[in-house]
Amino acid sequence: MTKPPTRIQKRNRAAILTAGLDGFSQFGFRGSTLDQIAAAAGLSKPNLLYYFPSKDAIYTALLERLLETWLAPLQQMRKDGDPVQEILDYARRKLEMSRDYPRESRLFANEIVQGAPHIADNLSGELRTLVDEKAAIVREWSKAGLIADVDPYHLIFSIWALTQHYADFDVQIRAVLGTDDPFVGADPFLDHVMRSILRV
Amino acid sequence: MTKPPTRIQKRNRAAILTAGLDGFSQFGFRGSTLDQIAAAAGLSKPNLLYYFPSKDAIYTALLERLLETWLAPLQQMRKDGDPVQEILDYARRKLEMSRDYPRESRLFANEIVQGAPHIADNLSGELRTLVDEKAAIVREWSKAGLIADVDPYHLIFSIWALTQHYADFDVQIRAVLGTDDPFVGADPFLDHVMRSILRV
DNA sequence: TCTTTGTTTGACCAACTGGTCAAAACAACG
DNA sequence: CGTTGTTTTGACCAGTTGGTCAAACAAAGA
Repeated sequence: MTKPPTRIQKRNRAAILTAGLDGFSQFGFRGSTLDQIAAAAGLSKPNLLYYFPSKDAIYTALLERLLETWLAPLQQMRKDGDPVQEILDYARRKLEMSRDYPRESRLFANEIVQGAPHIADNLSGELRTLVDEKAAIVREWSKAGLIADVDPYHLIFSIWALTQHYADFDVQIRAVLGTDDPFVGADPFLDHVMRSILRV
Repeated sequence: MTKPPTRIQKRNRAAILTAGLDGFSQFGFRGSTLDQIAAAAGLSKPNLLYYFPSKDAIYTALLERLLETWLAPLQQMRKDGDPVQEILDYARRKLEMSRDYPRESRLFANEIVQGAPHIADNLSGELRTLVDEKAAIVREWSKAGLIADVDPYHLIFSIWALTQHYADFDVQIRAVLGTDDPFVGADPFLDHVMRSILRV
C-alpha cells in the first residue's frame, strides 16, 4: 500500500543521496554532518529529515545501493567461458568501477576499514557465498590445467586490492605520478599482472 | 633547553599515543573523541590535554611517527642487490608490516582515503622523491633485462595495494576466509605474483 | 474556489564536542 | 620536615551535533 513517490520526492531523495555519497565517502560516517549534507543537497536540515528519518538511514540507503553494484562484476564471471579471459574481464570491470565510481569505492573502503559495522552480515553472508562459488570455479580451472595453480581466494583478493587501490588511494597515487591519469598505465599493467600469474 | 621527560611523562605520552592509534585507526580523526581516547589511556580529559595541547597534536604526532616506519621498507631496496630478490624482499617486508602493524596501516588508509589533509606535503615531497628514486632503479633493471619490462610506478603501487589490503580490509577478508589466518595463504601467493610478473 | 495532501521552515532542545582554568594533590629532593 | 615543581582533577564554557515540532506554505484535484 505504499504510494508511488512524487516528482519532488524523487528529485530530493536523489539529491540527498548524492550529497550523502560526497560527504560520507570523504569524511566517513561520523565525519559528515546533516547540516553539510543538507546544504550540499540544497535543502534545510529539517527538510532533509522529512525525506530520510535519520543520518543513519541515509548512510544505510547508500550502502545498500552500493552493495548491489559492488557484487555485479564478480557475478558476471562464467564458468563456461575462457578462464583467462573471464578473470581478465572481471579485473577490467573492477578497474572500470574504480575509475567511474571512486566515491562508491571510498565509501566502501571507509566502512570496511572501520570494521564494517553496518554490513558485517552481508560480508559473511551474501559476499562469502558468492566468493565461495566463484573460487570453486577458479579451482576447477586450475585443476584442469587451464590456468596456473593459484589460491583462488587470494586471487580474488588481489583483484580487489589492485583495482580499488586506484580509487581509494587516489591522492597518494596522483601525488607520486604528478598530473598523469593513473588509469592510463594501470590498465595495461593490470593486464600484464593477471596474465602473468595465471600462465601455466 | 628542553628538559628530559620524566618517567610519568614517558608512560602517559605512550599510553595516549596507543589509545589514539586505537581510536583514530578505527574511527578516523573526526570519529574519535578526546573523552574516548582519554578513557582508553586511563586518564581524565584535562589530564590528557596536559600532555598534548590538542586532539590534532595527538593525531599529527601519530602520523609523523608512522611516516618514518612507513617509508623504511622501500628505502631498504638496494640497486646493487639481485633485482628479483630485492623486489621480493620489499614486498615481504610490506606484508609483514600489514601483519604486525595493522592499526598503523588503517590509520594511514583513513588519512589517504579522506584526501590526506595532514600529509599532502609529505606525499608530493618526501614520498614522491623516494618513489622516483626507486622507480629509476627498477627501470634500469628492466632495461638490463634482469626483470620483465613493467611500469616501475605501477609495480610499486601494486605492492602497496596487495599488502596493505590485508590490513585495511581485514574484516572483509576474514568474513570470506572464515577463521583461517589470511597471512598463511597471502605470503606464498604474494611470492608467486611478484615472481610471475617479473619473470622475463 | 475550497480542501486535501505534500512540502518547507524557524525556533528549539538535549547531548556531546574540544578545550580552559584555578585549585588541589602528588612526587621529588634537600 | 618543608619547599618546589609536576601531575591530576572538577567545574565550567561556547560551539556543534542529530533530531523534533508546530506552523506556514505550495500543489493539485474536486
